Amino acid sequence: MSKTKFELFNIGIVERETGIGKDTLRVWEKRYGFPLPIRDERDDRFYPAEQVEKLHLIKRLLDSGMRPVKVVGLSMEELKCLLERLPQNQAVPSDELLMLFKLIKANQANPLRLALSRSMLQQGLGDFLSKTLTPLNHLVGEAWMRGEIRIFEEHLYSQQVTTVLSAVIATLRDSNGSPRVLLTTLPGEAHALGLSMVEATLSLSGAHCIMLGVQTPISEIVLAANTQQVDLVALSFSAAMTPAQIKIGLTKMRNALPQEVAIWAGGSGVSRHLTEGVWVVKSLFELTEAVGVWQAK
Amino acid sequence: MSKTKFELFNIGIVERETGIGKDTLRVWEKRYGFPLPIRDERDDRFYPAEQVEKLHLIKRLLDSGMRPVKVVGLSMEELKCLLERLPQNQAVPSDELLMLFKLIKANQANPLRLALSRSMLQQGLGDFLSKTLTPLNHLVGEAWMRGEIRIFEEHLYSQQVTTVLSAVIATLRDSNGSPRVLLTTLPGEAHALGLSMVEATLSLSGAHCIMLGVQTPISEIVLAANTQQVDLVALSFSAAMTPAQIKIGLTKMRNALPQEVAIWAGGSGVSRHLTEGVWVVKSLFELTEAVGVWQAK
DNA sequence: ACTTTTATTTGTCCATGACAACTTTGACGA
DNA sequence: TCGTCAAAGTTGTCATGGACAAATAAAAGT
Repeated sequence: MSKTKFELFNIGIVERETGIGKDTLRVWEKRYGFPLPIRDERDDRFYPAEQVEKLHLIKRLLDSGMRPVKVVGLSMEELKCLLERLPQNQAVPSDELLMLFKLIKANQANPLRLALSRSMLQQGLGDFLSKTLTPLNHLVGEAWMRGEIRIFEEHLYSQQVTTVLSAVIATLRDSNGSPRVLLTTLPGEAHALGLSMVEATLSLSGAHCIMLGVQTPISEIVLAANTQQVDLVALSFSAAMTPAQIKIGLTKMRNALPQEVAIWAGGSGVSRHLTEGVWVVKSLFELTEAVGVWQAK
Repeated sequence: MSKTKFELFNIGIVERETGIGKDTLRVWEKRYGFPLPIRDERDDRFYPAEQVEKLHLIKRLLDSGMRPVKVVGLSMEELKCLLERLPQNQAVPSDELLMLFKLIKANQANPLRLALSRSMLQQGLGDFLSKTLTPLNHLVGEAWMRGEIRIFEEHLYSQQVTTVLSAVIATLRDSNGSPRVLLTTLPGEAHALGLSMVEATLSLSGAHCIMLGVQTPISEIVLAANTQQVDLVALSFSAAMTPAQIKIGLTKMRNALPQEVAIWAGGSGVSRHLTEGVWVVKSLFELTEAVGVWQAK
């Protein structure tokens, strides 16, 4: 039984699967000759699974700074070659990090969760977050960029970290804490892991966290900030959103929120950008310090 | 200081905020004369906040079965009038459900979480899931449709349920359980609550759950199913995805997975649709029964 | 070597048109 | 009055081709 006829994806599904917009897919086809889907009788595009797979690789290279003209249209071999040559983090990971990383690559979900918990209890939560989890995230992110880790392995990893963190956050919850912080991401940003790490850090510092989950519309964040009487709104951005989108979102947030509510933005996507009235948090350590300053005054 | 200039959204942001595609927004404008955004000097559409708000109401009406020609283009008053007339659930909610519902409407996150935990421990997990959480979800869903509950309130509610459930799931985790189940949603389906409820139900029945979180590409689900040696894949669908999208996704999944791996699909979005080789789970009770049957053989 | 100007790249937007899938309406006979 | 089936209308999504601002790279000037 041939399975090829089932491995065709129309442009809408490809957009959802790869995160590359329909317009972009069509314009790439015209400019670079890839992807070049087959057409049905109505001239609709149908992408074979191989091309979708290749689009995933291309997306990774673009996310790590390459330009479309250099990567769209290359062969599978050339793409893989490029992925392997991506700039590596110089710092040599500790033995513990390597051990955790191996568990991730081996898809050992339960041993991984145990190891994470053990690591957290040995180091304490603060050090675990900044000295283990943050570098491990980088390691995973880079490996993912190079194609050494599959999406589902990354999902599996996120899930175990989330499980471990949510257990510890539950024990730290303090409804009388200060400052009162609303945590969420803007529409389009689905990455929840960074948010959980921020919640853990803030909770550890004695803040009162109100977690809204991911993808809250801007107007709703404003409403929530009002009814929950928060002192600040914490937003997390991964590399999934473009700098332009982030900037627009932050500007809208700043203008929609009352002046006395602060906005703290963090995550890899927000690295060097700055918007008037929005404080960019560069690390969890900075975050802890800032909470201390806030509480002192 | 006028704030109007900051309350303009371009078509891309409106698509992300409302979940209504760009093509659809443009074609509505032509056909029904709404939304009618202002244009900048380059003829790009910019939607005022009021129109985005109205689009949210319209989306709700469409999701509850209305047709665009009847709702797109109505005035704010007419929309609200329609929302209030939506078919109510006939069953009278119990006092306990009403109490929980009031806490949700009052944005009392902590009291809500406590009440949920108490309810769970009093009833037992199974009854809590099917007799409290499921009807409460319906109540919240309907109230949301009628506009009585804001998006952020729904987020707040989801978050508390997730917190309560993840704590109990952690205590039930059994890596030797059977069947081995992979849990996730397809790309485009971001609702995680149903998935958590399924995980809780399966865990309670003694299954071994491997949670992948939401939005896993089809090819990755297949890979994960192979490496984790699962017996079945459980997929959850909310009303957010259209029946057509669900059908395509399920067909692709069925053809991509080996025959011996079963597919169980559940959630409000999947109600009466059926695909060859995919079992549609209609309730958590049915789910428990099915696991029992599986374990018996 | 550093700044400024020019050229190229790139994603997103626009208009218009088409059509399959779905829903409603209307005609017809039992 | 009711169910059935065909015709008519509705709706989301896809297509083409063109445009342009923002971002990036290349070139020129100091």
